[in-house]
Amino acid sequence: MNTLGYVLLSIISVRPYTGYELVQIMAAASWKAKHSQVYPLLSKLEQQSLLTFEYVEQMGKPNKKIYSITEKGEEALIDWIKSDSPEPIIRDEFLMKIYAMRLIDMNMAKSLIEKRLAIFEEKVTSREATLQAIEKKHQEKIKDITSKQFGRYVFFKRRHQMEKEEILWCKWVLSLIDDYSKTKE
Amino acid sequence: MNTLGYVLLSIISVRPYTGYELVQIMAAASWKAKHSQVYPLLSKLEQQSLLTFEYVEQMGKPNKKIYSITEKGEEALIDWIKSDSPEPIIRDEFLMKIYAMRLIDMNMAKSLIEKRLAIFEEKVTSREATLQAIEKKHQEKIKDITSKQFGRYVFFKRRHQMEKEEILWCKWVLSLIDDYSKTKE
DNA sequence: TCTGTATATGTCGTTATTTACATATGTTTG
DNA sequence: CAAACATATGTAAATAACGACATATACAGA
Repeated sequence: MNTLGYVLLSIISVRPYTGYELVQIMAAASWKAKHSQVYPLLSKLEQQSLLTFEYVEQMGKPNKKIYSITEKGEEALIDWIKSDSPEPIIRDEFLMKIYAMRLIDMNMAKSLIEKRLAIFEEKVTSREATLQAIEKKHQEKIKDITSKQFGRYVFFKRRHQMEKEEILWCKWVLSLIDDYSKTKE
Repeated sequence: MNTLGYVLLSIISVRPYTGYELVQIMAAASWKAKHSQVYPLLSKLEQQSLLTFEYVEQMGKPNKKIYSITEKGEEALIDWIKSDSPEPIIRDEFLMKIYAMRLIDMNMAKSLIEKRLAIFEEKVTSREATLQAIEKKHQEKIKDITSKQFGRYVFFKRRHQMEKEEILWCKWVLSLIDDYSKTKE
């Protein structure tokens, strides 16, 4: 079994989801995976009896498969959780571009950073809505570390924190550019 | 040309490096790539005249190839920098495990988080050493956004910030676990 | 009315990435 | 004194991931 498989088990362990929903959740979690990778993997996990699915026929919408974790799946998941984790891999093209940012002109650089800032400000806004929804709906459960909401809550809290820091960093870099511009005047 | 190729160009644009060094820098940048991917790609970039290399024979150590960026390479790099950046992908297994953390016992969970905390505390320490070295060596240049040090400096500042936040988050989650334990007593 | 978007799942060919194999020498640590 | 680690580059096979193709329905907006 591969890592993505465990990631899927991890999410489904909280509650049943369709492949379509899983793709969206993973995108929100910054662990982006395309549906072309997710659907075949869900099938495979189902064949290995780590997942089961319920086929739901819908009207006006395409039919769907709602996947749930099995006991065997939960056991596999637990073993994975207990195992050593490799260090995170962050593929952030924007930040790598910053590394050689001097090569483009200052106004272009500023506008690229402002764009990044805007993207992350929107992320933070929608993240805060999600977090507040969890806090409202599960106010007691999120303090109960044994509840299904706990892991999800602290996970998205981390993402929220990260996004807020990105905004601060963008503003800091923009201020450095402005300071430099002033010395050149 | 693929993304990794541009990432290599970006780093080499600051100063010439060997493939071996690039693998290490990328690991420090959290954009991990294996040498088996880096070496063939450097060859390819050299064949495309985006890079050149100097073959340096060493005594007591294996010989090495020091790659420098060409004008054509810099032009390609600039085009990439100006292009839209996809959103960052973060493959963080530990955090995904947190999502289903309730499945393991509390002490195990605590020790996993403490381990994460220790790893990031070490990261922060070595990161601070690197940043202080840059600040000392290039004190004036890091405020000059046109200098080669600027991009590298603000890049690693972001990583540093991120790692410090990870530590705070770990401590927060540990405190939530402790609070919960107390209510159970 | 046409276009785009959301819902929903799937396959297939290509590309990216990892793991393992391969080699060579000096230094450090137990 | 042996084993592990650092330096340094490379290839080959296997796996993971992406982009494009494919299908079907409903709804919103231009």
